[in-house]
Amino acid sequence: MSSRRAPRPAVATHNAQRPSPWRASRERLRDREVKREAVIRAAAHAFNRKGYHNTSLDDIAAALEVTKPTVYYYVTSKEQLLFQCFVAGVEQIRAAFREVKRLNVPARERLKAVLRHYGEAVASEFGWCMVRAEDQDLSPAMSGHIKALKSEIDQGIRRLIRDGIQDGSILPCDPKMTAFALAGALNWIAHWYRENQSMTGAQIAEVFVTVFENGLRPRASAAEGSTRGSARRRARQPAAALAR
Amino acid sequence: MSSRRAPRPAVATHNAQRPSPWRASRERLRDREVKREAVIRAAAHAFNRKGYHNTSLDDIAAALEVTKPTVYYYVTSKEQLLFQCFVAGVEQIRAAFREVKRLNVPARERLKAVLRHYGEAVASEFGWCMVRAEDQDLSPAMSGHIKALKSEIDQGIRRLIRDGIQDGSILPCDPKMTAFALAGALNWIAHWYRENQSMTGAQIAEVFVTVFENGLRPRASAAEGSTRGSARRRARQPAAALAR
DNA sequence: CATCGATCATACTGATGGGTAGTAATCCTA
DNA sequence: TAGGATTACTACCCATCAGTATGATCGATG
Repeated sequence: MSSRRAPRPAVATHNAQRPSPWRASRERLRDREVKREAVIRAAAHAFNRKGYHNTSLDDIAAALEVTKPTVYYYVTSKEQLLFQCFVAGVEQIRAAFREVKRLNVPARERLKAVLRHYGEAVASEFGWCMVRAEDQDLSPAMSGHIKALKSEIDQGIRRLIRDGIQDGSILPCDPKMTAFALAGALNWIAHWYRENQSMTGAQIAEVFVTVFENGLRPRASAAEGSTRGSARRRARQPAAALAR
Repeated sequence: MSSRRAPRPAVATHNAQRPSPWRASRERLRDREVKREAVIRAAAHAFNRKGYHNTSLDDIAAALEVTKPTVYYYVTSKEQLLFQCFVAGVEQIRAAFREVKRLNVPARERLKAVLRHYGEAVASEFGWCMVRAEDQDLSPAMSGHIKALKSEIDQGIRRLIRDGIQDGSILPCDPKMTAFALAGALNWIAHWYRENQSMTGAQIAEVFVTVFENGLRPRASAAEGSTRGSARRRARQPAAALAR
């Protein structure tokens, strides 16, 4: 009941995916910024796998094949590390909003584009930090920054929903609650998605967006896409499969 | 940067909502089960507010106006405490599935009923524990139990979706991904919902279910419910509101 | 080659918090 | 009211871990 944390790898095994810039060449590298980013990335990776509280700075240092003071040479605190990971993830979403502003299509299409990027970001390496970083783990100042960024995104989604209702491309609904539902479904991807799974983040986001768009209830208009004509077959019958 | 945890209340202030069974009467109470449940509930409340790792057993004991060894008299470890909270929450959802089995309506209606209860459970006091308890915080044994329970619920939702596609009450879709989307949106409620908010858990679940059912795209059939006739107004126009 | 500044490791501190040993108070029963 | 069982508290142990003091090492530069 004490050794639930995975034994820290003695020399960072199978980490070949992104080799440490330190051990890349035998000598120390000059590039401070490269190394700083490597620290952030290693932290995100570790948080992603073991959670914030179960990751020690020694773990992160070990993954980079350096020691803890070296990590502290590039960041000021563990908290700041988490914050940096968060920002890295959120920035992807903010970029999506900026990009979409230029599109000249109904708001529902713009919303879909944003949600696709959103899903990709959440499935990325920084997804965990974006989504599972809790206010309680951070100082009030950091927490405030994060809340502001999250709120910006939330408000952006709500606005797209409102615009969509305006231009008729989205069914009238409560923008706030609908934004919560959409963002929640996408955020949750970070809880179950692991890399080298069958689907990429983009593919998942695509499927989700389609579900949101169409809804569960079959549509009356038969001339819709290729949804296998004979829906509504056996409707209203007491389902046979229920008994078991 | 050290005192980010809220100062523990000296004598458990404003906890009148559910008074400690210890201090209820001046003498000790006999009822072991009542007190055990009070410990679980206090833990859930604390986890809910401050997170698992930021809650010490001293905190929980203080909330009950007892000391740490007293808490250990009723539970064997902090981990087990989290597990109990989890089970308490999940049981509500399992009950919903059992209840719904008796309904003789299309699968979409049964799914809706389950999701309503699901949303209520997630918005309840145990929502946090159900949803945010991470595998990494638990021993492999506990983690296994929890995964099994979660999987049972997941499979139940997928089955309802499949049944709905069968009986024509649900639009053909990928049951797995759709279940992830629905459960994710509802799970996320635990991240933002706080009690004494304007809406109850049931109301939120109701709104969410409606969104899922209808989808975002306006429906062609105008004879649907009371969705304010003139949707599709201004459709396909480059939205005027876009410029700003 | 001497020196300076940047970079990194060894070895520590201080605090937190899960968990426990031993004991005291209380209750129930006879 | 004696005495065992139950229930609770005081005081402690010890592992973990964020963060740091200090000094070694390396590369560049003159």
